[in-house]
Amino acid sequence: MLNERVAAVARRLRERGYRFTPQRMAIVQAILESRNHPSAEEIYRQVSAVFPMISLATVYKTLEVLKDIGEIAELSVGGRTRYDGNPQPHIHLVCERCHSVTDWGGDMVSIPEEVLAASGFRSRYFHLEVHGLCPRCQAESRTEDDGA
Amino acid sequence: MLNERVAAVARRLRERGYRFTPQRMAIVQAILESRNHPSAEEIYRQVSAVFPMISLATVYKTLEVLKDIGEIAELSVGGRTRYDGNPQPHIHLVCERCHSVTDWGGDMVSIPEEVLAASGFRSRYFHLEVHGLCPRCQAESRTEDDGA
DNA sequence: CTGTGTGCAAATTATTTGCAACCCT
DNA sequence: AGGGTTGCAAATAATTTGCACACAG
Repeated sequence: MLNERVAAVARRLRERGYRFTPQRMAIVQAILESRNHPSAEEIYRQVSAVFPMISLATVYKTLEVLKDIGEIAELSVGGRTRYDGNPQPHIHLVCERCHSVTDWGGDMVSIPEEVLAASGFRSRYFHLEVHGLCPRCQAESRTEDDGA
Repeated sequence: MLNERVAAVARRLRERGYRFTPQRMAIVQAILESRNHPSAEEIYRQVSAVFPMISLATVYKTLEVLKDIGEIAELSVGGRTRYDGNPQPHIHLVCERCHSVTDWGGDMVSIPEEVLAASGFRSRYFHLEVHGLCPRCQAESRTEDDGA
């Protein structure tokens, strides 16, 4: 449930000495409700519907705080910075055509273990991105090929 | 050998109707010689040593061309855009402390196959980033803990 | 010649910072 | 009162674009 996540974020914010303001609630909800790994700008537009006076600076500052407490993750995909309401490592399917970023719910793979064993690198987390065409864009490509 | 790679890039550029200019050669060399997955700015500084008159705009334009012909890859790691002279998929070890990006030479894993089977996504390539501490920064952390 | 490439300067875009007013505790 | 928070405006960074000149094919 989204409300549980929101409540969890609120709790964590307060634990860490931050406040949970209406603006922050709206920002958290915008991120969690979006299927799209939204950019700061997109979050801003979304939240503006509820708080017309909110500023982009507030959005950025809040994103910084949410990253700090580990409740969201920052992604940079194709030069665009985006935010992910799920801070757990998982796989992202990145569509090269429509630029959608979809989560893959399957088990996270354990490859890094072997990588790290040999490299001397100490891993904290990893991020696997698969680039290609999402099902929708595959369909559109086919349609276009037929049509044109 | 680096010269072979440079020659290959030159060939590919011409095949695609682009010219291979001294500036472009210097840019390609700067990328290939760097162990560091350099940013545009870093490439610019490096090339400036040889061509003091080169402009950042030229660097950006050339990077665009090199991406277009598939001879380099663009990376965005922690909000910074960087360039990789190896366009083949491979693993990047990203140090959270010194921000170095190291290639991991091991076999590229085959996980994505299973991911794709179920998702309907058609993959072109994937990118695995492992975040953590490189061996050098691990050592420094230990030293600091002892010292301070 | 003709078109591509280069360098400069200006324009955009994205993100950060300084600061005064505000609100919660 | 005190400290975190907000919104605005200005400052920074990063990247792109327009344009005139240079140069290669």
